[in-house]
Amino acid sequence: MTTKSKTRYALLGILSLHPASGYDLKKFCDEAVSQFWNENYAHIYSVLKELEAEGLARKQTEQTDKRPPKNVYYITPKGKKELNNWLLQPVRETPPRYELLLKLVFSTDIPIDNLINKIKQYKEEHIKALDLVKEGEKEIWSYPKAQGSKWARLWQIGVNSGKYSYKATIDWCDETLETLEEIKKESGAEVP
Amino acid sequence: MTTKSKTRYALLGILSLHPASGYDLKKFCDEAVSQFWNENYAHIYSVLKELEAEGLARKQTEQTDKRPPKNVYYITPKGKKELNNWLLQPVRETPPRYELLLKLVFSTDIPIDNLINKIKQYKEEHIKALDLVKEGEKEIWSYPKAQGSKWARLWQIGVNSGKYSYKATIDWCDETLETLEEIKKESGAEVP
DNA sequence: GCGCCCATGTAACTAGTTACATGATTCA
DNA sequence: TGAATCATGTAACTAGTTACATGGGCGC
Repeated sequence: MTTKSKTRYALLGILSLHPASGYDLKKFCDEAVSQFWNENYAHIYSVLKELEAEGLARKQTEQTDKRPPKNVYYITPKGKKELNNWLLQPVRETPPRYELLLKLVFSTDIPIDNLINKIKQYKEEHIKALDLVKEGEKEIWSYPKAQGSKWARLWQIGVNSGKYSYKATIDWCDETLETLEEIKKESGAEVP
Repeated sequence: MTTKSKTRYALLGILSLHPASGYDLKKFCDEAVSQFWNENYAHIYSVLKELEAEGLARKQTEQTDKRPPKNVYYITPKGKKELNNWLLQPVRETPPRYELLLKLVFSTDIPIDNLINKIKQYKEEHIKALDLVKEGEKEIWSYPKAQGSKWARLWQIGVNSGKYSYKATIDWCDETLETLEEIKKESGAEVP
């Protein structure tokens, strides 16, 4: 199977939940799945054109009064089939790249305070992210049809992955900060 | 500051530890930092040319008997400066993309067994990865100069990040498998 | 009046991937 | 004898990013 852009499937996936414009899709990525996915406008708009050209989605321009017209995309049966086919395939995860870690291991000559600040910031970001997923969690279950539904449970699973991984990251930050403070103290002792 | 390819800095970072050929650099990525970084040959070889052209590294062809000649690259003072400058800058993490999670949340119509298998495989992969970082941990401290050194502690911090995050992932997998088994049982009960 | 949100797109770029091509040596 | 490792590279591609361009409406 030739690997096609993952963006295709991400967009098809969202469209399988509800019709959406390019703007809506971006918003969905930023709000609902930002924890594990992201897209940018330029790419969304260009892939939407492809989807339409291939008959996987169809465009419908909706006039709203007072607001600029929206190009709303609907998934087609063909698109739904393409999506399901992809969902059934084994996951091919792209290897991660953590710039923070890369920087850390090469930072023997960098002042410790610089590293401490980086970790502190990283920790703050992850605390915020953890708060956000907890907010999202509440939202899922506020839907009337959520109780006992398969989709709500699958979303809960997604939320949980954020909770586990953010928690782990925050713990690692705490441990790392202790280590760095230790190094700092020792090096300070050498140059009194 | 215009953002240049992160590959540049990854390679400069490795070269700051020791001179290396393209092949060596690839190996280092696969073995020492695969937990949080990756590179492929094509990109390495093309970026090495850039580094040389910009005077950040210099090439030295070494003839070895019985083995093909190696193009070994040495970091220059200019390269070292460029690297340190990057290390001092704030981290700009590229947002993550987890295909597994993306698939899960759209998988309402996918047979539960398919999802269970995906999670099981993911768990296995992370158990292996965890074992590997534990191996790597031993290696760090087997170096004679490791004890008390700053670099060994920084590498230990890197290793720890893997330990924390892989552990969290494995726990999440266990919880998720329970949830999925539950869903399976219930759906099975509906269609006796 | 200012800034944010809604809304869509293009142009230019570059970073990174896949596939191809080659060939010697070592180890099982 | 066949697979793995050592070793370097090119060609073709595509996925994804950044910057630019525009403009009305809404709330403070």
